[in-house]
Amino acid sequence: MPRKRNAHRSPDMPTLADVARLAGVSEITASRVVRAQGPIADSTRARVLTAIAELGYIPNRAAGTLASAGSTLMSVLLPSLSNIVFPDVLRGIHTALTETAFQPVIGVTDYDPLIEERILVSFLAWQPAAVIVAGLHHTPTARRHLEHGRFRVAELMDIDGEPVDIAVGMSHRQAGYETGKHLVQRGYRRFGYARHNVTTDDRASARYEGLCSALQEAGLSLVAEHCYPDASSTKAGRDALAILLAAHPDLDVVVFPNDDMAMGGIFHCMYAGIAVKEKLGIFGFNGLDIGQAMPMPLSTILSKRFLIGKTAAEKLLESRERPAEKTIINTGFDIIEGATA
Amino acid sequence: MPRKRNAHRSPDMPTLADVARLAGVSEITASRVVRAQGPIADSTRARVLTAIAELGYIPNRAAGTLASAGSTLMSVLLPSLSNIVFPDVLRGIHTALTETAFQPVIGVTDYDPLIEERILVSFLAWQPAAVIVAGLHHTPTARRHLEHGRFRVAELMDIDGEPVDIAVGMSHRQAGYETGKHLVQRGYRRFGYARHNVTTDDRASARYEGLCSALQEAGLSLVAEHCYPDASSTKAGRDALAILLAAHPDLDVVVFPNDDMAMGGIFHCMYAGIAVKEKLGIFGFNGLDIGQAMPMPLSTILSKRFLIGKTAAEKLLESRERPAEKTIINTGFDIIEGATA
DNA sequence: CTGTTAGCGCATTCAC
DNA sequence: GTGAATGCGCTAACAG
Repeated sequence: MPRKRNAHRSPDMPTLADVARLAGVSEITASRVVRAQGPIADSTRARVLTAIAELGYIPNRAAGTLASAGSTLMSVLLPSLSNIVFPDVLRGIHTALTETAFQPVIGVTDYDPLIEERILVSFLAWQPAAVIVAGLHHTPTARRHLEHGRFRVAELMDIDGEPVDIAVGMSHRQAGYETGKHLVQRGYRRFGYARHNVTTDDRASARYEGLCSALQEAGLSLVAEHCYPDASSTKAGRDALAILLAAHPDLDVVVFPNDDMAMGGIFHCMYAGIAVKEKLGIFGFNGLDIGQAMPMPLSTILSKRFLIGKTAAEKLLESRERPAEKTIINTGFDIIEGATA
Repeated sequence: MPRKRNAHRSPDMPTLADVARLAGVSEITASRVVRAQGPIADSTRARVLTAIAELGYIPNRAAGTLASAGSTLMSVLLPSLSNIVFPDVLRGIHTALTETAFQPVIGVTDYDPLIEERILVSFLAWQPAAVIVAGLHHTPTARRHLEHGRFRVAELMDIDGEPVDIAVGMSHRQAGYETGKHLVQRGYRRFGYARHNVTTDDRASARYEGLCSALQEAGLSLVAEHCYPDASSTKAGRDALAILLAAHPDLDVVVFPNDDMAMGGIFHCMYAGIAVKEKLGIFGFNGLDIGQAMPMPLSTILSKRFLIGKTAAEKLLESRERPAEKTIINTGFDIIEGATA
């Protein structure tokens, strides 16, 4: 005696077969209606749609994926969510995916390539249509998977390197360089730099290098730097600036790896009665709203996070097949003059 | 002649069958090794593991889900990612899920119950093991799905209501109430309130009501309120306060629906030369780091976003079956005295 | 501890 | 425009 169908699952989840039976058509016809694919007579479509509504049918994507060897998932691997930059990128991705059948699946790597690799593999188990990762630097294994998979790949934020498929972002090296040039031009000479401890944030490192090379071209170099022994935060910036100034009271400008820390720097100046800009220039990176809402808007660089996410997702949707040649999209950046440097 | 296996897919993706063949065992044995389930001889396990490594085998979760009627996905539906609150919740969820087989799938509802319903349905198509949503208020359809599905459900942030399965959060009504009591006790009498335009942010509304009822108990009421016609932001807070004060220069305290806007209020005071606290109290909500890093730390309420996310995910993992009785977990909140009220 | 059998729910292929 | 047959890759249920 054959075991009962659906023996080990809930009996009340209607399947395509139920829909087909109720509508008096074959499964494949019902399937075509669900997917809005292939020629269907209007009357047939109507009957199937009615049956779907009546049963409250929800298609089983696992079955669909298995049968068609391709899912509607887009894997998104981001270094962090605490840093508002990445939620912004995500919003961009979401915006591009609204009204499409695709759904993002998010993973957080904590800036650790090994974690990235681990999450990537677990995501690939879902046969994603596309994978979005941050940066161009991955473990060899991860890179191999990205190169050989049957899915599109977008590498975000950074364009200083060779992408697997598509890269969307800006040159962080250039941003650092332009920061240096801009500040030198404004008369600053004694530079300080306050970093934080995320050693694998390649973008911050690239900006740092760009800054140094701009200084070098001007016959200058960093007078002092301090590495805050913890993750980036406003408090980190505040404390780091206090320490920097204690050792080097003669600095005339301090560059921060991001706006959060730069805000902390400004808070220290407020606290210590230091005239920002006249006595000490403060420069950030990202162009967050909060910095621009201050009485003296933060001098910084506007990175286009939302645009990066949106552009990447849109590009990925253009074709399921990986094109022969790689694409690099430079979303650029803007210097925000502000009032703090 | 039978069609070639894998006719319509890439030929080079190894399957369990390949692993089993290479290891000289049956598919089910290989499957047991992959899932670390059931008794397996060490030597067998080793052979299978070797085969897996050699082939670079990645299990197909779509097939696994289909065969076992249950996925390892956890659907997470959040109102927004711009509001740092929700990334914090997500981090908590991620933390609880690390080292488990579960993966979060994120959707963003924009505070719109209809969008929530739409995304929920599309997520249910993946047979998630659990669903996390924000708040206790959903469309009737969404609520029906949540109630009748074969998955666990956690409703986050808010506990003022009847959950489907688990609720984790705090009473926002009470938070508003305590805010009012606290400020009255500190001598404030002429209250202003600066809201923003997200009408469906039930939590903010609940806090507003709690505040009003505390004032009423003290024989007071809001002197003025202003609704900023745009989404919440620091700039919104700054502008809203300017408008409020222009019409009501005699306010002695202004409550904001969140810290971002409260920071804007402080920036307006700095700009306009208003002595914060002595001349005008400023009170926020959330307890963001940046507010506490200011020279005068923001007076606010600490909501425990990370804890909410972490607790919810942990609870959901405790059992796959929905228990008979509903659970409500109150993570509470702390009043941060700060220096701005 | 290991294997055999029988599907999970859907989409592809080809025929009509 | 519609349908029948077939199998995607994996796992539940039992038997040994």
